[in-house]
Amino acid sequence: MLKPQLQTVTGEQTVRFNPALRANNVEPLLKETSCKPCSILGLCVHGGNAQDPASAGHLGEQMRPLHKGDYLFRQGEKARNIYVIRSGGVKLLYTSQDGTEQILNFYLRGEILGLGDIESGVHSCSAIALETTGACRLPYEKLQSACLDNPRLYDQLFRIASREIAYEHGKMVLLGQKQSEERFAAFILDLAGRNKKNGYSYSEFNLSMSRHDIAKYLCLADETISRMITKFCSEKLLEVSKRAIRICNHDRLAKKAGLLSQLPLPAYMN
Amino acid sequence: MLKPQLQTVTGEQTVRFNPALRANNVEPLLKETSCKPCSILGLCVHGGNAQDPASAGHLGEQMRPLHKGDYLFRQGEKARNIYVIRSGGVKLLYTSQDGTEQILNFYLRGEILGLGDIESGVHSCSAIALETTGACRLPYEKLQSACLDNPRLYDQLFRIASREIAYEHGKMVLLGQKQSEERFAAFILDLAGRNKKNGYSYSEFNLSMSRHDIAKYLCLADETISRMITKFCSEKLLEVSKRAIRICNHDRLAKKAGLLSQLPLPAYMN
DNA sequence: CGTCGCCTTGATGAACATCAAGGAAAGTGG
DNA sequence: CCACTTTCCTTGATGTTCATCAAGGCGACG
Repeated sequence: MLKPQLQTVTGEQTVRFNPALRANNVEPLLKETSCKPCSILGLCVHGGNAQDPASAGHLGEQMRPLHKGDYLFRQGEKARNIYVIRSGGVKLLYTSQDGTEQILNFYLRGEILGLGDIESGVHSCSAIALETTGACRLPYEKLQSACLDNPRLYDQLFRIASREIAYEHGKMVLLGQKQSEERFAAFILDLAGRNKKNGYSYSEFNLSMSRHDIAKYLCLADETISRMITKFCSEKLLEVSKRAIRICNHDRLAKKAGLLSQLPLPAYMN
Repeated sequence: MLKPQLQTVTGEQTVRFNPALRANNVEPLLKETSCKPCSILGLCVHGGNAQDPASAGHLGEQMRPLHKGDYLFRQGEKARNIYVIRSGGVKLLYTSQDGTEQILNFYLRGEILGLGDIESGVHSCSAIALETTGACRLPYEKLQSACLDNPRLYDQLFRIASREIAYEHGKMVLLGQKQSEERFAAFILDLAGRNKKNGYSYSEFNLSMSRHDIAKYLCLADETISRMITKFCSEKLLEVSKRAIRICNHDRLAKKAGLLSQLPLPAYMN
């Protein structure tokens, strides 16, 4: 059995620039000084193009750390910002009147959320910390004025939104066409890919979310997730101990996830 | 029984400016001359702000009419444009390796598609005309350079993307939480709202898509759609004859759709 | 008139939700 | 440190929704 890992996420560590990784991300644009707090993200990563006069100033505002269960924002509140996750992660939760929950997304270290609520001006979901989480708030208004000086920054922003739409499409296919086993397999692979993108292990990591969260994300019952885990373990695809996961057989897992189609489900293929 | 309507869509008709409608759309920005072909959309509707020096030139390119079943673009092709539907409508179809289909969205008169594929540069889905359809192609590259002169145009574009994300979230909740009856009811109401937005009747219109398409959109079987229609008709919620639909009892339909939550599923509430 | 596409209706079956019970770990308060 | 509760997870038994299978109707079109 696998013993739970201590995967401490050091929020302030220097992130080395990785060209291969960069190809999949939007290009960094803001200069190092301009948005130090969110030093992770494509949007405002360190080491941006120095000859680019992106004198955008200090756009972002680093927030005080959130603890597990804290709200980054709440469903129904006014939405004026986008957020960058610097460390930890959040779940995007929609709660309907009758109390049923759906998790629309998880946003982990280096990812951006809140794009979908800018146009309506209201948060349609809550964002809740999965663990201790550092985030950075970027008022859209400030971003706008920064973009007046530097329209290419808007291109960035649009591309991030574009990517999010593609991701949603992939998820829609996953939920619409695939059954529980394939959904869960794809989910694990997605997490693994995102973990790797952050410089961590692809095959071994800790889930930052509960089984319940996974279930609500994949539109399944909690029990179904449990059964999937048991099943995958007995099939030697995974080793799982509490929230620690090891992928034992990537190929068979990918086959289960049905990711062999020539056309990638956008965000599950990195 | 309802007799099928002849709802001819006159693509070139003058669209009167409606402030109430405008509030829900993005603001028009381009001047009348700049993008005449796509005279419908928020993005380039006639009557934009005249003092705005949006000398963007003729961005769009009107395409020759598509007939039912024609492709606007194909899954796997390079994606360099966004498209505006001037009349008619298309379905966005994802086909997986094993041949199963999923319809990710319908885009009707006045709506924009293709945003999600810009960042990856590849069309992850095909867009297929539901009926005779006029569309306008906007090369993203041209849009970009136009935006250099007029960054506010990028704001538009971003807001459209933002809205699309919100719409996807709503759909996700619909598919994840609701069962067949609620899905179908929400779908009908969504169509009704979009029909109204175009200046047509809210309560009486023609479906431009087949039962099969609806089924694939709502992630249900064709037969289930049939049964829903029969059921709703017998409950006096709808009158349906072939593809002609009349909404007889909006309130009860909305109740079935579960749209009473204080927080709107974004695009189903207009 | 026959064929085809599209739709409807009924019968059966499967996947997954729900219900129910219990275990293990972590926090809580004494 | 130990009872106690609570949370999270697992496992088994039953039930429900919807998919699938099968057949036939109806209009369109050649």
